[in-house]
Amino acid sequence: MRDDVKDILRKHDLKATPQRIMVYGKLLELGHASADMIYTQLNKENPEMTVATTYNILESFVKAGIIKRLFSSTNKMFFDINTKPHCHIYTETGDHYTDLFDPKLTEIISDYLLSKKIRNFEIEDVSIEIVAKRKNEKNYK
Amino acid sequence: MRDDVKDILRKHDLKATPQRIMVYGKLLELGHASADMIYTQLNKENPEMTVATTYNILESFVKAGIIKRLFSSTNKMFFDINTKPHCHIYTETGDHYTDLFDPKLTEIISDYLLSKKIRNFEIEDVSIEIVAKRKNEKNYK
DNA sequence: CTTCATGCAAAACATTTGCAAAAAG
DNA sequence: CTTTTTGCAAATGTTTTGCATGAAG
Repeated sequence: MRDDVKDILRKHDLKATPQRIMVYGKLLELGHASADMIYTQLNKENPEMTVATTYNILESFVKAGIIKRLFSSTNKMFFDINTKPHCHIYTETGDHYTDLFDPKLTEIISDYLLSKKIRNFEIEDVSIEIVAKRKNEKNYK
Repeated sequence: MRDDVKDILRKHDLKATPQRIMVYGKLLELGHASADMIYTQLNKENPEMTVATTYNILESFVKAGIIKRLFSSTNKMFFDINTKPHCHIYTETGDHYTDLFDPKLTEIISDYLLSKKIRNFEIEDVSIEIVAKRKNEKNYK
């Protein structure tokens, strides 16, 4: 698994440093996380991990296209290990994303947007965030 | 128009202070803006306008439901004067939103999401951000 | 009057910078 | 070896706090 990560990094012209492997591994573990969360957790496990490095690495990963920067309504940077198109269910508190893989919805939207060219803009990506609140356990069956 | 704003505020149990009227008016003028932009512009026009008050007011407006907090990939707070469902075209730089009122797309998505209840979540709002780059003038007809 | 909003200055966060030292390929 | 990347500490920028003063209803 460590080696798989190394391969992914090298395939994208990123030197496989231990710090990069840690960051990628952590995001693999968490799925979605803020830069801050990633830094805090890694630093606890390995005190030489620094803030600046964490941010550098995340930026380099986004540039390389191996992770995605998320839209958020907080003022923190969030990232997603999954780069394929999918929707998110976003809790009111803004600190948690749940993936919603719904090929049909994704298809409906991309077909529609592609069919309808938007004058003067070239679409690069579409982000769909569903703001929702978790129902309490009693209420669902 | 000043009076219209007063009415909107009072209808939502917000005291119609001059500062609130200014903030609402500015967002009406700009459509979308960051907290920081609103503060900076208002403070230039009226030096007694303060940062804390600007943030307080924006927060109270969101709570009252008369403006919406936007999703963004920068780490700044952005707001939208328009609370009706619509999509945004979001430029790469993240500092500018263009409204895309597309009743059909909005309808497609909300119909789909409503028809398909998501186990365990109650949908409150859906936000669609289309990341795009502006084509240069020469390339569009 | 009473309650709620504002202004101020300081604190708290999150993110970025610049640069020397260290490590990857 | 050469080129990147890391670590550090300080700087930047944005948002939040606490509390006394002032204004709205």
